[in-house]
Amino acid sequence: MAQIPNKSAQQTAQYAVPTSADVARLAGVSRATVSYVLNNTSAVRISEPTRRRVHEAAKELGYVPHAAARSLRAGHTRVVLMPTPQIPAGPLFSEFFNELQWALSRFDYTVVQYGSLGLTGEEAARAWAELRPVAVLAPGASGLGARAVDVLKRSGAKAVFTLGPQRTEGAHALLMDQRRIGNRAAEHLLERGSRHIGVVIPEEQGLEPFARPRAEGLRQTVTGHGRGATVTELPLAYDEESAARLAARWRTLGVDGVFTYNDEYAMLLMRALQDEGIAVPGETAMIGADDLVLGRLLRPRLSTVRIELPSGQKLAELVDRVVRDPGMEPGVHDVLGATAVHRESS
Amino acid sequence: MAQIPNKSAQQTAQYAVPTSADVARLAGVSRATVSYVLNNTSAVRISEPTRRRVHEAAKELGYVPHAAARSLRAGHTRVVLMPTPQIPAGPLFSEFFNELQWALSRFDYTVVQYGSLGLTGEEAARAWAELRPVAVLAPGASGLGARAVDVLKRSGAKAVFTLGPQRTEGAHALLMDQRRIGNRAAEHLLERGSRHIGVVIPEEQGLEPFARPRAEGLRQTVTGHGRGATVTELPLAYDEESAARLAARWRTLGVDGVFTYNDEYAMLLMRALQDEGIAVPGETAMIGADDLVLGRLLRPRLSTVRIELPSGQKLAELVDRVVRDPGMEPGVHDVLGATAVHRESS
DNA sequence: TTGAAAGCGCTACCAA
DNA sequence: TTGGTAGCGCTTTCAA
Repeated sequence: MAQIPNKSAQQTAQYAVPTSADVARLAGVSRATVSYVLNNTSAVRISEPTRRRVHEAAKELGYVPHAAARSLRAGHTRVVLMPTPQIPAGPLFSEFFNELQWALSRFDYTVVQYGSLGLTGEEAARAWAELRPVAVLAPGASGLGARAVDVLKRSGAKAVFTLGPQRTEGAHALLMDQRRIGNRAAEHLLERGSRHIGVVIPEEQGLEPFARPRAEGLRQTVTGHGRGATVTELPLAYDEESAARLAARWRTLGVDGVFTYNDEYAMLLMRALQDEGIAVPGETAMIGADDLVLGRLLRPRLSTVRIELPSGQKLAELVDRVVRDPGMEPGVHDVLGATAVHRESS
Repeated sequence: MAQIPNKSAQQTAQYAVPTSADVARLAGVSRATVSYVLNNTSAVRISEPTRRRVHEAAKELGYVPHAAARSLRAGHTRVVLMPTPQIPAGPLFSEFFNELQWALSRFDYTVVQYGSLGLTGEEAARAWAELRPVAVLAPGASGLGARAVDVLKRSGAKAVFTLGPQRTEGAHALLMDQRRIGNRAAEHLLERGSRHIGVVIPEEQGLEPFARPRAEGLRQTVTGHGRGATVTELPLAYDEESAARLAARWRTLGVDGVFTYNDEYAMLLMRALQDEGIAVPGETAMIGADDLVLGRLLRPRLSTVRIELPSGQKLAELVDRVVRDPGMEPGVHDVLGATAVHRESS
């Protein structure tokens, strides 16, 4: 069953994709009319019988318009490109993404998540630019530089946003300053009397872009506090053995308060400390981050830093505004809120 | 600063997107030559100086080819479309997705996740078909029917896969039979002596496509077992109050074993039972699913059903094979493995 | 070794 | 109310 690409020669019925010309032929009208009918063009009035014939023909053939052809003709797309972050995002982040995606689709944008695996900077930007997105929302870890932003703009992108820890020349920034989480954690521990503060550094590679700034924020605050407060970095892999090893040498560390990067690492460490007979918060106060349900289920209940991300609706509005007025000065929008929540572990 | 769309009139330098014609002009060659050079067309030999001039011109203009134009001309794309599941997928699933995405990109496919929010069945299929993907991997919950599959195929999709609980006429199926998880859980509980088995049904809407089949599988096995074994459905929302309410009436339920849908619900329920003074596994045996790290951190350590998904590599190979030979009979590939892991809670 | 030109599917302008 | 047709950006055949 050879496939004959030459369409005029022989319709290999099964796989010949119908075009608007086919619809026109079947309906006995011109391609223009087909376009008018199927797009409900208001500038042109088409008689009811004609409309019906066109619709029937389209349905019979299983006609679906060709997005590429359409956008080629239109000279622009409604695609908002969200390169998938390489980082395994937690539930908080995924929810934020979903909401944003939903909100954007309310504005009639087509949200496309594009896995540009391995590429970074300008190379990635070029790959994205091939799709001619009207807007790009790039996760912080994509390593977009000013030149990469330029590539995107020159390819017609009206709005380029970075969402992450720092801003990039020429792009709007949804600044998510993870250091703030460390700040809140440190303040909380200091207020409650800790002076020698440990900070868990996950050994999992992918988490570094989150972990480093959280730790850095903690250090900032502790250092700024003076009075001889200290910081100790505690590398920890997300498994029991690693946690047990850390717990075994815990008392030699002289740490009286610990920020565990997030609630899951907190649970891991709390269990290990308890198995070692170390009292939380008696000997060591503990605070996590993300305010997951599991924190409330621990005993003692886990203190945490709650993170607030902006509503997808607001962000979608912002994106839309920039798309409509690309001349806007790139703005910096500080969107990550963090609050310490006291429970029983600190 | 008005924008002048008329390109020939005046290059509004900042936003006029360069085309291959612009590159040709700047390099002093024809568009054909540009195409040859930039695509490294082996059938044609271009002199080194010309190549250089073309590359320089392209770089200077920041030229990026237009994917839509290219695929329009080519008559096909290398896009593999993965509609984003509405369901908040757990870490297991996201990892599986990422791996698959990566593997596909090794085959030179462009993986696009497309948020077709709210659409289902034929409607969704039409939206997807507009992108003319060469393959579609649709999550089970998209509600693809035979007609929707047909829409995709008629739009040129060479391979249509469903990944989910059931197969669809005309599509290849990556069958992920969640019932199997319930089967294993039930077998495990029965073997260890439970006769009155509870099954947690998460009240969270989005989880239903996973939760129902898991519960159903459990019921199958328990019913098949005979000997007066019973099943009790236990609706539970993912919060402490709901769990406390369930725990409060626990003893009236007469349940001596429970399958908690997954490890997170297990943790929630275990805590609530313990707060109520109900011994696990003494009074009630418990088994979760997903084999998350947190299960090992609970006391008693949580028994669980470990889920195995196939490697992204294998799946990518399969997709590629079908794309290259679209005539293949749609196959059913049973890809979800489940094994009970005994720890201390059962 | 290079260029001219056709044509992928679509929409919108202009004419009938 | 409808049709003819140019042209979006690209690749590829054919000719020079």
